Amino acid sequence: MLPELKIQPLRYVLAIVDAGGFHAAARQLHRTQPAVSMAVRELEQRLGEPLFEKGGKATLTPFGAYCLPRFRALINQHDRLSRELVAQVEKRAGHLDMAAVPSVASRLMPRLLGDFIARYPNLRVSLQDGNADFVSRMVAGGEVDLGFTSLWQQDDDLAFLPLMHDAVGVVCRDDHPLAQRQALDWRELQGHALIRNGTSRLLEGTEAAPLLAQSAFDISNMISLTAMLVAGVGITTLPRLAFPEEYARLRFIPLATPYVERELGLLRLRQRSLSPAAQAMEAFIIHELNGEPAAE
Amino acid sequence: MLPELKIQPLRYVLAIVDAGGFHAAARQLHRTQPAVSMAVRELEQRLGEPLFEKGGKATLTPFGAYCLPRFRALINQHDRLSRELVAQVEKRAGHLDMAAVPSVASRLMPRLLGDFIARYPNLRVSLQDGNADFVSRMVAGGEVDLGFTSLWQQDDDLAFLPLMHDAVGVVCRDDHPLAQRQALDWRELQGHALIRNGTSRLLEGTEAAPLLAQSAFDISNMISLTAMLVAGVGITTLPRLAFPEEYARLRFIPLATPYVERELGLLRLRQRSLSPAAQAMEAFIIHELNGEPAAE
DNA sequence: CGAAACGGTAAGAGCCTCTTATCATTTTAT
DNA sequence: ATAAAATGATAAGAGGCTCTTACCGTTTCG
Repeated sequence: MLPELKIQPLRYVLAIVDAGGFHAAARQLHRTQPAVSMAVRELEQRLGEPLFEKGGKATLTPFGAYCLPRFRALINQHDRLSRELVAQVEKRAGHLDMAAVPSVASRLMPRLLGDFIARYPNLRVSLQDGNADFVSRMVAGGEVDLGFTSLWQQDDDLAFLPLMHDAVGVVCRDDHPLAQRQALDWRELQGHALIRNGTSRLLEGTEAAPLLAQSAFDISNMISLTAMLVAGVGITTLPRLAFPEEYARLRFIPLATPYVERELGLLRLRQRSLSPAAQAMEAFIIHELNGEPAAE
Repeated sequence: MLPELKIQPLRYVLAIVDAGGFHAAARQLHRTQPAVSMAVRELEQRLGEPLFEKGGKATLTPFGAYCLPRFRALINQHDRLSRELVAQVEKRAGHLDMAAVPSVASRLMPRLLGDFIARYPNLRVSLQDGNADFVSRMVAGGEVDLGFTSLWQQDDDLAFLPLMHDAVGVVCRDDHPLAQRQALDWRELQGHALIRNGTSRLLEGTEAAPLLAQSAFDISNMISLTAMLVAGVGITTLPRLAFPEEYARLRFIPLATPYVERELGLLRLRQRSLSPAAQAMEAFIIHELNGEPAAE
């Protein structure tokens, strides 16, 4: 019914007009003159109306003149689109959404993001933080491209790529009896006021589990937690990375027995592939955290 | 450098998405499924990024989802353009500019234009009138597509297509001594006050030429001329078509000796071809004025 | 568990587009 | 004025692109 216009012959027409002839156009198009002539003739037949006058000269017919700006508009939109898509693929444009647990967001992401945008200056990154459950829900719901979190629970739709280990330790104020120790056994914590937090569940299923039962508080907010630690209300357990180093009076003592660690890594939807920008981020993070990706 | 996107594969992508699968899309496109698969794969390779997820299902990748509306936009512009150009060619859209001498404009064009727009309801026509010199200058300058005029002077750039003959006669008031005659010899006009007008030059080169010398007035404006004729100031010569029939007191008597006529016809640029709308008008006028075109 | 539907792959036919070679006509230069 | 150069058109053939037919492996659904 309606004719299918190919981009290339339209380009030929433009070239003929602005080069002022079929030969000149062919030269600038890296084609031979018959190729140009034939393509134009084919286009004219398809439209049912000549674009160029017959008499030897490369002059537009009125119909050709009418077509010219419209051809140019279509070609421009084509080229704009083509350029835009290539930019996306080559990571020179685009955006990605991430989510990370607070410790990662505050301790790892600043440097990573800084280096990332230095490498890909035109990519836009949006980062949200929340607990591991929040992160995995954001990933599972497709609201973010990537999550940087600890493994929360198995989910067949999610792929978790472990990148680093983060050992749990005890956090207390510098005047606490345990503050000067280099390592601790969980039994030494018995009798001390223990404040639970969101990461305390890491102790579940370990020999230190009984500690959880004895704790009087459960504080999920990090600001509140540190305030209570600084106030000397009690001690808590935290993974190393979650330990707020900027508080001078707080100490981190590794828990030697049992040795408990969380695994931090990248979380993504197993089914859906990543946008080019998200691919760049994934590869960048894997590379930066010195690593071949662990077996998935 | 930048990849050349062909319209067809983009259409395939759209069809796959809204038909919900490769097979269904192939059916609706009147293609086989491998054709669709291969075209999509080719497009993906050209872009350097998959559009559909690999796992059996016809699901868009994030990149594919990004592309989809843009593909649709490009296709829409293509189809809009294609439709528009076809409409032009098929005379369902477009416009044309004409010029005609006043007699043609007022006596022939009203009916012609009426019938023309009945036949081509969506074409826009603009008509200007002026003397033969004006008309030929408009045509020669490309300011109008067609002129309807009498042959003014030969011009190699202009093509004149004769369509009708218009015999010259004498115009006088109904109480003039010659008013009841059926035909006249030029010699009978001698001694009568003759008013020249723009068409009087038709007598030049004929045996009636001496009449021109004896005329006291030269009135080019038709309104003024008729006013003077009605006032009985004198008589004039006019081609039949230029005779203002709406003036009850004026009479037209054919000039039998010499028989003088002007040739009315279509004037156009010989080099430039006509726009589709102008082609329609030319063909329409030729057809309406009952004729095979006389030899050009 | 078999049948149907899904998408992918391989081989070949046919068409489309390009190149080479040639021509007729017009323009330019001597 | 005539030779030389440049213009666009045309014909034949090579090569590439895009289809179709035929087939495979996997998943989905009675």
